[in-house]
Amino acid sequence: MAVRVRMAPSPTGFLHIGGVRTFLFNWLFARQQGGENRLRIENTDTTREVAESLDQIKQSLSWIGIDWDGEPTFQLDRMDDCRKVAEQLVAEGKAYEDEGAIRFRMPDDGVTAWDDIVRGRVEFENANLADPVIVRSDGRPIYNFASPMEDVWDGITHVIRGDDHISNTPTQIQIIRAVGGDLPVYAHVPNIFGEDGKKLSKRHGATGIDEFRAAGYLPETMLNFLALLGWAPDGETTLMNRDELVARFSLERVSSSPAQFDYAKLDWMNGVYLRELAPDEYAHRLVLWLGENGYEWDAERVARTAPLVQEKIAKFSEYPAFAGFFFGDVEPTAAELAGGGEMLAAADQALAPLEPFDAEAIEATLRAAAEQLELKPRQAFQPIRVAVTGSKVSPGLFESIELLGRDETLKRLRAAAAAA
RNA sequence: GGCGCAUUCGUCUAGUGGCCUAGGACACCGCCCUCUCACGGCGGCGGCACGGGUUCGAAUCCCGUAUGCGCCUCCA
Repeated sequence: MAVRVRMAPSPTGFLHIGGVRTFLFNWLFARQQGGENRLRIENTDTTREVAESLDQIKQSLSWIGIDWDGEPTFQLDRMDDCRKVAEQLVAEGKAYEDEGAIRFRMPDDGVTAWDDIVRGRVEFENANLADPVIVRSDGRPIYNFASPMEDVWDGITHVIRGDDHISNTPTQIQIIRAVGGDLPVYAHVPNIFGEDGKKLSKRHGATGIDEFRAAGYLPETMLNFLALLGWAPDGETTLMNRDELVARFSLERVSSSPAQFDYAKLDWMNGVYLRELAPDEYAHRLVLWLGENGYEWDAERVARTAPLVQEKIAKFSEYPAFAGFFFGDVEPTAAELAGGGEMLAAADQALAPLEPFDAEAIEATLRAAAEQLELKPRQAFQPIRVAVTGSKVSPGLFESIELLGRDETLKRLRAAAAAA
């Protein structure tokens, strides 16, 4: 039987990183098995806004590279079908009315068990399981009823979901049995925790997939990083692209214990992917990111600075602070310039007549000037860096000066000399 | 409280009874490279939660304890 799985986000629009990781496992499994990956919006609560959040969800999933087969379906659309099944169950004595609601009759003894791909055998004593409400007194079915019914109707073969659903599973299994449906294979994947071992939440930093996008992480980074949270192909490999991930993924190797989200490792990995990009592709993505995040800087100029920063920043959000001096005035403080007056003047003199005004010539003449003042390179160049870039940390000095141009460089040098 | 699940370096993990003197990666520390930062290179620190078993032999199997997490809604 062909594999068919489903991703079931809550219709809030906000895609939590933990949820995305679960969807990713669904997607990887489906793609590797040559199966189908469906998108299903599970909402039985009519008060939530669904339509616009669906667009948001689709966009977020697309960004990271997770796709789905067919049109998304809505739990809401099958409420009538659920009600009919519930009535049938009542007629068969498998469910009963209780104060206007309908409860499903769970077995009183024995165990409900399944072989979970991630957990192994899981068993629940039926005696401990209460009869769940499946249809509210206002006629709306409950998630715990609608979800397994949809799995049956959609022919879902593997239910891959968060482990917070483990305790729902025996109930859902009994419901599926009661309606004569085929049981899917279950795989309950663990949660993702924050760096304090608690559930990942706002105070840990970014938690929504869109926030990572806004912070300047690449989708290929997120894909790779998320896949490695709770799964590893072996003990060595950490860098894998989309195709490798699909080729090597296996549910059997998903860990059953929760993983903590390590932002430092994410930064490292993003740096790796950033550096791997071809220079023009890097420039292109940087320009797009800046545009998306409200920086109206000249695209061509941004593109020319790109090679100077590609090896130096781990995510695009560092760019404005790191390279903003190319796009606006700088205001170095006297303290930062301390003791550099002599070298600033020498640099001014050396650069004013320099031809050609390129990085190589700039470096040569500034080194000569430093030597004359008997300054070590580091001592000589720091005040110039501060004067020109407004910071003690910057892209390569000589390349930056070339790009900035003679006029602007001299202007900044003189302003700094006056302030020093 | 009941039920369920989990527990290997700080973090992500490899490990499925002898290949383990527990391997890799991130982080951290040191050195090298160097105009700052970063990259890169080299080296280092660091772990099987605890206690009992089983076995010639256990990170690996069993039991207990501890800790953490999830669920216990006419939420999803």
